[in-house]
Amino acid sequence: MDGQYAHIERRRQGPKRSDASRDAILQAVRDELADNGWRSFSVDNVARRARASKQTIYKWWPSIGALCVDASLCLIQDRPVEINRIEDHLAHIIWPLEQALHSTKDTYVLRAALLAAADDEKAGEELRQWVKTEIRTPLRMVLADLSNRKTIHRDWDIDSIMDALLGPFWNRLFIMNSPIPRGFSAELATQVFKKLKR
Amino acid sequence: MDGQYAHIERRRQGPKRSDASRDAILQAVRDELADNGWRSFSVDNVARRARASKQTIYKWWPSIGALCVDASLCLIQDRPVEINRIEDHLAHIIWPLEQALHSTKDTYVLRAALLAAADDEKAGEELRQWVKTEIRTPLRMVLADLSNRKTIHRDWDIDSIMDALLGPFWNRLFIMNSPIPRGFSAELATQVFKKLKR
Amino acid sequence: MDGQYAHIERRRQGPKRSDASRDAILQAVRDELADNGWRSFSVDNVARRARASKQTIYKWWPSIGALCVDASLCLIQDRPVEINRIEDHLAHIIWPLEQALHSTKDTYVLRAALLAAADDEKAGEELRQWVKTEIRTPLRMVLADLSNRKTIHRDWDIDSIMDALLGPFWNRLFIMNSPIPRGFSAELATQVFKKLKR
Amino acid sequence: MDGQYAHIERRRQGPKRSDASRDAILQAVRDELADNGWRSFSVDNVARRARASKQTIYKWWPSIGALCVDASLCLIQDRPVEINRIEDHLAHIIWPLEQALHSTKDTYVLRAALLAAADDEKAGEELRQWVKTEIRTPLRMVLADLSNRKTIHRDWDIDSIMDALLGPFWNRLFIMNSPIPRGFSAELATQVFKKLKR
DNA sequence: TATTAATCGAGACGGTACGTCGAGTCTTTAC
DNA sequence: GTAAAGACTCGACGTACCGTCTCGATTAATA
Repeated sequence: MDGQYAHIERRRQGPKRSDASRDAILQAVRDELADNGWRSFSVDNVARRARASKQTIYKWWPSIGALCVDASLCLIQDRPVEINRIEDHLAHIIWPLEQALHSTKDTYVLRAALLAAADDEKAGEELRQWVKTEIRTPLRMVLADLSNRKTIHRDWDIDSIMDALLGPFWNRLFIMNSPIPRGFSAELATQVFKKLKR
Repeated sequence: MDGQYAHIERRRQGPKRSDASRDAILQAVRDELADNGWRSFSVDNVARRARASKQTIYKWWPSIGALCVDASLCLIQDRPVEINRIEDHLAHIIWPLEQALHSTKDTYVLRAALLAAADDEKAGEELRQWVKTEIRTPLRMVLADLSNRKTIHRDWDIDSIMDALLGPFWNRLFIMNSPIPRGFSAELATQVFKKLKR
Repeated sequence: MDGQYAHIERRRQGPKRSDASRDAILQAVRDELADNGWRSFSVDNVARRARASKQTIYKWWPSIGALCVDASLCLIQDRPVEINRIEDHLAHIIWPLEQALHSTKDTYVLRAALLAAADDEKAGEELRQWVKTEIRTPLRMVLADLSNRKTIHRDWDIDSIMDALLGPFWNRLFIMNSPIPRGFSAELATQVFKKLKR
Repeated sequence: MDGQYAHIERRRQGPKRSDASRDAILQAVRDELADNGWRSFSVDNVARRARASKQTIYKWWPSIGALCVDASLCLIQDRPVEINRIEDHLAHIIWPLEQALHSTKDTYVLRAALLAAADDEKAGEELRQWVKTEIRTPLRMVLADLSNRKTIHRDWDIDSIMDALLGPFWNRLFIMNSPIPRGFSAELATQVFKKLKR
């Protein structure tokens, strides 16, 4: 059971930060969130599971929520997507989110991490930073390119488009507790594209 | 300061449930959520503020999250809206949500209550029941009417439309922590209507 | 199980104190003390067991400890004892106490009641009143008679003699938690008598 | 000293038990018992007074009664006593108890602690262990010496003698709520000695 | 090579809150 | 008027975590 937490077999302890310890903590966070959710998440349990000291956790992360966000957002990894139509450029940006939410375990982890972020200022900043680099910036580039090529109107509002692309995920994840079907991101992208097409 | 909690000056309670106590608790929940948010929300503080016993709280509400949802959703009250265009029938349904989110205090309260619901099964059920009666059913009636009158296509999916109408609120409320501008719900309704128009 | 609490079959409820209710409460106190001891004794449990209202209990007894003493001391009933020797007159006074402490259940009840009395001023007064009428006064009469008949010295101190006759019971009951053997009171009486004999 | 098996006895990692905390708790227990008695004794109050955490109290003492016994029995300290007569050897053993009960404050504390012990199995064991080492064993040594020197009969029963020496204290402390006069232990010792003298 | 300093595990500590239980007060309803 | 039933406030229970701290062990960089 504990074997998955790699650093346990390690002997090194010294004046350099232990990557093994870091990895074990992040993995333990994900496992705890998947098993128990955000409500009964506790630093003590993470430390016990990772065979790490609470001190080590508090030393390297500014808040518990930030730790959760840090541990979880890596689940939304860049994934290859086939691009056949113009609107697939939009879909490509939110496709990793759909992918992550197809996994039940990852769904639990992400929901918990996003709740943590909504509850904790530092974690919120970390989340918004992620949104900026992973969603907003790529989205802006795609939209700028399309409008430059006169494929879409020029008067788009990036925040409204993000609302339209991301919001439906949150409505299912937080409010309705209903699953994300396959093709969800493609459908969203299509609708947004229709709205923008000249 | 405590004078606002009416039941304090009220005559002693009897063997039937005390409405005064109930109201004081719900008001205290709202005040606590507005003042301290969900993170540092505690039953002890609510009980202290409402001059109520924790036992009374636990007796009448199945979970803390459910108490928060119960206390908060009344903030999204039915409000009059001028109906000039066809799409205003859609806007009318989410207009109360926008209205509530124009108030900073109510925004805190609602965010906290929705977080509580996302974290707690019983509270989630209570929230979804509210969505069903306040959003889904009215929305279905409006859409059915419009499609009967051949104003919109007949092949609408109610869940996707709810995603499009509600999701943007959650993206600003939970994720981006950005304000809801005036006219937000009208804009959403317009976009959805365009998509559905034959 | 509940059948033993007589008042349950009763119908009369009116402007006279219900003896059936009183008896049911006293019996329930004894049963509770026997089953759960003084530590986890509670008025709620007594009321539930006796199918009585807490209000009735608080109405008729000045304190919970007093209720326990009231309920329990009747277990130390006057019992016949053969009187062959002069010292048996002393033994006769404490013999009912020994008798009660030969019963395991009654031992629990009495220990609990005496603890209650040690902890509660009103119950303590009730206990001391009982000691006065059941122990001190009879003892003084016996001793006065014996000293008048010049069987014992005249300079006895009633309190020290009570210490010598009762104290050993308490040492076994409260401190050592050891049993009271048969003949315990007779042995105590013999020793006291030896000390007093001229 | 650094033998090859040294690692077996290697000391535990981490902080050591705080003596300051321990002492503050024990003092707070004595103060609480003196001020409020056993009836309204509470762990919360002890923790508040000692500026200690309840967790710390529950960690180091098996039960609340045991904590009271632990905090209180040290009040019965060994005290010098002049030994002029043979029976003073007996008096010497219970003299510290009399001394403690001359102090009003210590009387409250000890009564409460002994009540706690009578009510709680673990505390009772702790008390009986104290009786064994502080009363029973010394008493046995004195009695054995006296009977070896043919000063007293050989057929003494140690438990009965303890009853005679300790019981009178309990009768005054728990039942009669009457004071312990000076010379009480000497008088008890004299009576017991008379009874044993050959 | 020995010393220093950063790091880690373990976990004790003062606190705050949890969810439950009981005390004692009060009100309603039934007889 | 008395009693059963039970809702209410208050406060304590024993447990769980939080975030801080200290202790002893380990190891890399410095002296």
